[in-house]
Amino acid sequence: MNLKELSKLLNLSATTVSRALNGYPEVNAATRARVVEAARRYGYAPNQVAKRLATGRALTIGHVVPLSGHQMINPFFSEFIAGAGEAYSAGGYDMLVSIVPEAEEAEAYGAMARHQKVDGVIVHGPKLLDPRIDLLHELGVPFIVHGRDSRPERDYCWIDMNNRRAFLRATEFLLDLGHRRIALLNGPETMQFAHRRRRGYEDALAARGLAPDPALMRGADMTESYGHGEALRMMEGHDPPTAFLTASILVAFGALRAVRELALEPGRDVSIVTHDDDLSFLKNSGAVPLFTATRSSIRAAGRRAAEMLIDHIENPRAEPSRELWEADLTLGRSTGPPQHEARHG
Amino acid sequence: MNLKELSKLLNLSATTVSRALNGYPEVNAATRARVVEAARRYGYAPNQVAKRLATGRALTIGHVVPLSGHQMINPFFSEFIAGAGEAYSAGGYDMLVSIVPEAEEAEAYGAMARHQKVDGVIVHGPKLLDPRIDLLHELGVPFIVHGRDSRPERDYCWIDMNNRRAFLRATEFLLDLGHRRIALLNGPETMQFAHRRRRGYEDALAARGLAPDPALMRGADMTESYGHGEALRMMEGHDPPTAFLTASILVAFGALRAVRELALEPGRDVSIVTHDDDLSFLKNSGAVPLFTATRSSIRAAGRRAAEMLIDHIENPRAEPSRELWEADLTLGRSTGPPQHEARHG
DNA sequence: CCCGGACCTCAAAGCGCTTTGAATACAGCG
DNA sequence: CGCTGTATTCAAAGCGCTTTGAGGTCCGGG
Repeated sequence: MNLKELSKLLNLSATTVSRALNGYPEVNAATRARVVEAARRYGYAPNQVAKRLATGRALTIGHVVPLSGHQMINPFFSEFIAGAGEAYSAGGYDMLVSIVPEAEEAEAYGAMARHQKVDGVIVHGPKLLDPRIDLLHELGVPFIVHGRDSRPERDYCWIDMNNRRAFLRATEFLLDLGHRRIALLNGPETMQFAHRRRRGYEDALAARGLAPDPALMRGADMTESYGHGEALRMMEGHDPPTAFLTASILVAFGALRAVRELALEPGRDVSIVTHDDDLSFLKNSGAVPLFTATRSSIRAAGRRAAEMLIDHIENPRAEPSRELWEADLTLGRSTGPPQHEARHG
Repeated sequence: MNLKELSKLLNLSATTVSRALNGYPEVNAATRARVVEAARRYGYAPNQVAKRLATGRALTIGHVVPLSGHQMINPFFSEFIAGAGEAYSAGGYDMLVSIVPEAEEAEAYGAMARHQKVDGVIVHGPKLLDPRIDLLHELGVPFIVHGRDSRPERDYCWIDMNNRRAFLRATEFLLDLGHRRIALLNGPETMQFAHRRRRGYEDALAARGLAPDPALMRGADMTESYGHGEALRMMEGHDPPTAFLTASILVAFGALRAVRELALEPGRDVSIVTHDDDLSFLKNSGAVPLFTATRSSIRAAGRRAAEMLIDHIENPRAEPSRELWEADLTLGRSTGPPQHEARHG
């Protein structure tokens, strides 16, 4: 059933039927009711492809998901799009996802834009100097960045968490408890967010006159086994840390496992603070949460990012909007004063 | 730059340019070279929407992702689509993702099909008697089910793991070690896969004349905290289990945490066997893996499912194909004979 | 009784591509 | 030299929708 057939059936022109269905004011209320009813009865639904061609709008937003070198798919991605999906449904948009090897990422954005498959794209995980931002400017596709790159204020939309501040506060929290040997299990430091987190960590140390110890700093894909392996290695090493600051709850779980394997008590023998993206399948749970954590919901960020992008698409001449979210610090059961302090104090 | 402009520039008809670009044989080699070169130089890329309208093919495959009641997004989904994404790229298809509340899932498939946005869809997570299968048959959309429903052999494509067999073998493995109190931390038992797993578990017990103990059986969303909470509860209860069989590595990590918190040694005091979907961000890692596990890669299944679906779309009259994969059982460090057996033996 | 305006409805053009059916040019053949 | 066949190109129709610009009907006011 297409528009022509339906209008023939109703003895109306395609124009009127189209208008009736799309809520234009210039159609008689009685006519509209007839049309709507007939559409329902015959199960008519407009062909979206034709609609898109006619209106020039794709009503689709693109996401490019890179597979990292080790073929790992970012586990935060599904959480982000869960949030974005809600905003898309509300705004009548579809979500197009392209999964590509990391090296072809930029090209994938280009293809989406050139082929006019999408009205806008979301840029995930910006690097330190991210070429995609220039590329998209050049292509003239509306976009929003989840995160931002390191260049001075740029003329594009972004939404980001205050990564530096979150890690500054987390580090200060541990310092205030008396910790001095604080290990950082960071994300991949080619990523802007990890870079900022490290700055926060280093700034907090510097403010107390402490120099960061390279032996206690790592950056890598945020997996459980990374957290476990590095924590174990550091604790078994010379002059072990008394506390860990980790970049994701996955890493924190790994570190926690290492602590337990050494028959140590988290929060007493070793402290762990983590950033928590509030993943739906890996909650920082408990009446008192398991981990002391800085928390910011990736899903909420996804929802907001989608809203901002839709807004930007529909009002292209407005100023690009930006949002910087603060993480909150919640106390859990994984932190306490360091052992030697407790003994001596 | 569109087709008309490009052809004007070249002093050719749109027909010829289109054919040259699409590799039709009836165009002069020299002409084709000219066209291709010009397209490259002027950055011409055909408008996909127009192409789709003209050819009637969407070159797109749809995925509907339900948000469960507790708003949890299935963490396996991103892994599945990572695999599927590879096959789509290879076959020139796009992936359309629709994220909807569980209750609207069926309708979301309907909308995709009716609006002709997709050439086919993938059905995730079939329930015991899944209405989507009838619905899609009715709508006439090609589809493949990841899993299958419980009705007798049906005329549709599916790819599934032998869930019953995997859990049968895992249970037998624990029985062979001497365990008699084996807890099952299953997935949600409204799902077909969880139902089959439970059957495998019960069949293995029955074969040894053991009756399943309802106190040792649970089914729920497969999260870490579920594994932790249930394991803790059961071990602190009366007549605790000596072994756990869990439905996902997430649940296994939770159970492991509970074991450790009780200052017990996994593999000695308590055994854990899990099914492992081989998630890229939660590896069952180590020279000897952490967990004894039945393993089957969800990502590989995603890749294969996409291939099968594309095949089915391009050869609609062929028999619907089906594949049943066996999981392999790998030994890890989480299993051993039960304590009392070790003492007495 | 005529006219302007309000209200509805319509035919046709256009979105950018593919594809059909026809036209043109040229070579080879008898 | 006329005819057939092959190689190449083209104009036009069509995919299913939206939107423009125009037409038709009916009412009340002058």
